[in-house]
Amino acid sequence: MLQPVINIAELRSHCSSCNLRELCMPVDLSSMDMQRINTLTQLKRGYVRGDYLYRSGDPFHSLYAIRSGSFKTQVLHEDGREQVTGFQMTGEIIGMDAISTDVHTCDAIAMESSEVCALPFDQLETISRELPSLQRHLHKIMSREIVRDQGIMLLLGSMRAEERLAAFLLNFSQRLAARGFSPTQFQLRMSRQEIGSYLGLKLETVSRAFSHFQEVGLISVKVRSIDILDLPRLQALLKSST
Amino acid sequence: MLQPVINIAELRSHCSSCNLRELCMPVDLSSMDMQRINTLTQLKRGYVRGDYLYRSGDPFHSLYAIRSGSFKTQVLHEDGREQVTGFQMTGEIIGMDAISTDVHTCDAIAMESSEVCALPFDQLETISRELPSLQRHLHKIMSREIVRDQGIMLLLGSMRAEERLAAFLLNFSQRLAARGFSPTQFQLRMSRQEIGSYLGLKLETVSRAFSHFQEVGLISVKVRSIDILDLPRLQALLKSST
DNA sequence: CGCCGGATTGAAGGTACTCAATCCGTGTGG
DNA sequence: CCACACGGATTGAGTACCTTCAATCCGGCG
Repeated sequence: MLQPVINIAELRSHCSSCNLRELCMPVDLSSMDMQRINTLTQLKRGYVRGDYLYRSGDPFHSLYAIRSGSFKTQVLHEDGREQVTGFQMTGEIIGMDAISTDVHTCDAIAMESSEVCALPFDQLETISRELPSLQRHLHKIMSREIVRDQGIMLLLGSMRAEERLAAFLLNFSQRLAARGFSPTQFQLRMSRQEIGSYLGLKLETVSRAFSHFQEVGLISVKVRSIDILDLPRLQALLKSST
Repeated sequence: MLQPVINIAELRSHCSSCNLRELCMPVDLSSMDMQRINTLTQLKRGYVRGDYLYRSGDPFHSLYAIRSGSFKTQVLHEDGREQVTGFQMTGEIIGMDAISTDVHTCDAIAMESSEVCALPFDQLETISRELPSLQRHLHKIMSREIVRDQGIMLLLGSMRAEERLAAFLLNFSQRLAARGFSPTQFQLRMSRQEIGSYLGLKLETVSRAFSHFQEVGLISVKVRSIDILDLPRLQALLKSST
């Protein structure tokens, strides 16, 4: 389960799929610096759908860079309600919620077979004290998470069901495109229930919205296979409150 | 409008109302270190209700520690819809959304007469490279913002109107108590419309929920004056989905 | 005094939820 | 190989909750 280190050349040349995409890609670091960051990471493989990367209440040691696969994060309410707060894919970093209290405040669960790189946070801090560009980038990553959350708040607070689903699909499309995949044809890794939890809707509502999008020719849906047929019109759905 | 610096002794002895409460309070810093942080801050006074501290699109230079008064932050949608993402009070730090792109992604607007301390972010980074405890604390502040946002996502995604309002009131109560004010009697600084935007509800719904809480003896409301009469029962509202 | 904006209250309507039946794809066992 | 069971997805009907629209109230200010 625990294996060390990643090849530097791979890191550089295959950034779009590498474990440190989000952490290192936009930063101008020397090879030696890369090596340092590299040696602190620990590859963890073998996560399958449903496995927990961490649970709410677990002590905090590391951030995790997703090297392959994808995860969801969810927060739990006392009465058992749960809210999916995000779907993270390859190259993204999770676990930043835990920095504030040294305890994880949400669950991270694998959506499919996945691998992650653990980044011990105190070592990350130590190195970033010596590398201003890494320091700044770490701050940017955390800030990006804040901005992302604000976008979801906007979605949950002021959009109707179909607008939420359109926003969800477009967000996915965009992130896949950034990774070199098709922005119009993709497989969803999550159930209607999970999408619903993320969007603040019931699974039936999500299903109906999918069906309706298909009826009007916006997308083609076959359960978890999505084909966006009319991207501009889907985008237009978001910009006009009708 | 621009005035430098804050008295150190005041910083130490009046932490609960000082400008750097959130930044410095839990950190163990020497007087000299405090002085350094101190000298980089710039006091800005004279904000009145409705004044913008920054706008979406403004270039990013500084975080802001609220020294007195309070602000709201809101994100805007293309079609004009707006979502209030938070109400910040004395001692809290805002502006972290802008780190990710060096541009502010939301508006910050004064809710009442207010003063802030600008904390130039690049200088903050410089100092925090030399002071690990400050560095860690800066990270904790950003992480806390992430956790806060996740809590709001839970609220917006899975709570009913009255539960949302109860959560809002209890959150206020708690933050006021932490500042030495009464946790049961306080003045709201925001309109029903603003509360509604924050909670993902229409102003009429907020008003009705207030009225209903009053009818059943949970609180006493006189427009913006709130008196929580039955704190335990208000808390219970949140823990059971009924 | 009368206006103004914010707050309250009422009635009607719509969106999303609940409950329930059915469908469909996958995997299992006869 | 097919029948069946299972979980997830779809679809329908009825309902609840919140919104919308509109009237009224209230406090502050010119």
